Amino acid sequence: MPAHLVKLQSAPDLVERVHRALLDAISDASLAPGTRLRQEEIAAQLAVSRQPVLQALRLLKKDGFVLDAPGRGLMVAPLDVAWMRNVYQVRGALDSLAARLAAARHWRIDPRLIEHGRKCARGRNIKAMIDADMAFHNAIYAASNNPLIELSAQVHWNHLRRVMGEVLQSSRQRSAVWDEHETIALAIAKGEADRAAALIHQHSETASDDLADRLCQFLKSNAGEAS
Amino acid sequence: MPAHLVKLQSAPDLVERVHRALLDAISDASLAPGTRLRQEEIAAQLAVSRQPVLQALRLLKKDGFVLDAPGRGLMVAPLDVAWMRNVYQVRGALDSLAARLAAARHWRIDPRLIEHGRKCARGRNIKAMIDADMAFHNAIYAASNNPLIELSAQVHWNHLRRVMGEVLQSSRQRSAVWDEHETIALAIAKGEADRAAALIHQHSETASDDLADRLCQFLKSNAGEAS
DNA sequence: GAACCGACTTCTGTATACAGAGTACACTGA
DNA sequence: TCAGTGTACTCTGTATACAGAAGTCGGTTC
Repeated sequence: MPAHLVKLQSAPDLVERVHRALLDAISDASLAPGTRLRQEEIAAQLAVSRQPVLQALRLLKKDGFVLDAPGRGLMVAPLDVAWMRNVYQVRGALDSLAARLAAARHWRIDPRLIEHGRKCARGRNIKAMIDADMAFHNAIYAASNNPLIELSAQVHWNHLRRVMGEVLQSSRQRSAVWDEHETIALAIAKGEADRAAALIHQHSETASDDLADRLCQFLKSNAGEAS
Repeated sequence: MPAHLVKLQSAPDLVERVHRALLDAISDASLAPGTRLRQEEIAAQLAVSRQPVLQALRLLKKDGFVLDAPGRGLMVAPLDVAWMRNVYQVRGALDSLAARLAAARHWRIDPRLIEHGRKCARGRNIKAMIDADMAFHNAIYAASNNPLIELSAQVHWNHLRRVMGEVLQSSRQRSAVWDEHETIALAIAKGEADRAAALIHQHSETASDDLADRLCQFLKSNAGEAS
């Protein structure tokens, strides 16, 4: 009788939800870098006990989103150019690998992703732009048939999301990005593994340099006004 | 006055220690794959309460060392060829990146690592062999000047350590491995980034194929005797 | 007036207590 | 004998309680 009952994925527990809530807040900067985090405060805001908060914070700490504050407790990790470059390097390596594997399978990335990305690039919604960007890259990870890549990359993307959200206030010529994306997708579909890997690597480096510049300026101007 | 007082790293808390203990036990297979994990049992063995155990297990789960058991609770993740290949792919990408960066700095890997590795390869101590192997690769990560690489790779190494420990009972010609290591170190020192990256990538693929074969056989023979 | 010492406050980490979910087993009826 | 149902038990996740560490502030002394 039970034809196709979708197995209901176990409801995410409180730790999961707190983790998600905090990660979102940190990623979109509604929890500003440097903010001191008190368990009790967070627990009260989310209407849970300190226990799940404690665990969620530990997970975030493991991924580098929160750091030990000098004095006591934890703080939201400040934005840091060197760290950002490190993240980009690793993500670039993962992207190259994923592109290579996807190309080996001649995977055809859904062209609607690119279409949608272009549309977002023309708009003014920063979050939508970032989401479209992530969606494209996630499609490559999925195409690689190695779930571990997506898992690792997801963490890195959240780090980058923070920087992007803070810095990409002025929408520069994002359409260039989507030209690159299209070229990459084409190379993958054609099975040109080396070329796809090289392209996406280049793509990542360009983005890294660009973002690093902007972040530098952002931090500098912020340091000025903070004094 | 305080010339060079080493910063005393904050004493690891219980969660940290439990995490370490479990990870070690899983990695060296004293906790066999498939073993069901009960919080209370672990807590009793380590003479702590369930709380730190709970948190440690969550961390392990995040890294894929333990899985949700079908019925209830958690179990040590079983060894799995596909998973192992995925891990190797990602680690290979990280190794290539690290080698490339290290080469850009013309880093000279401590030759004693290789020397020591060769000595271990001649011996019969599997654990020492694996440790020497890890030490060499860790040196490259450190030479890359990107701490994120080492951080990610560490997790992968623990996965591989499990497989190696289970499978490398017969010490095959491990000296070949150290010839490769030596070549890689040389390329890095000479600053040949592309070559170093290619070499270590090849090195990783060879190891992956070899280990996958052995794991396959191991699992097959084990399935036989388990029936 | 400045520096040092001590008590108070605050916050974290660990232990214990509690409630809910899910399984296993036994009992009943066909 | 087997299927089905109900109950009891086990184990997890969450809340609360407790103890210790570390910072802050005020008082005292030089």
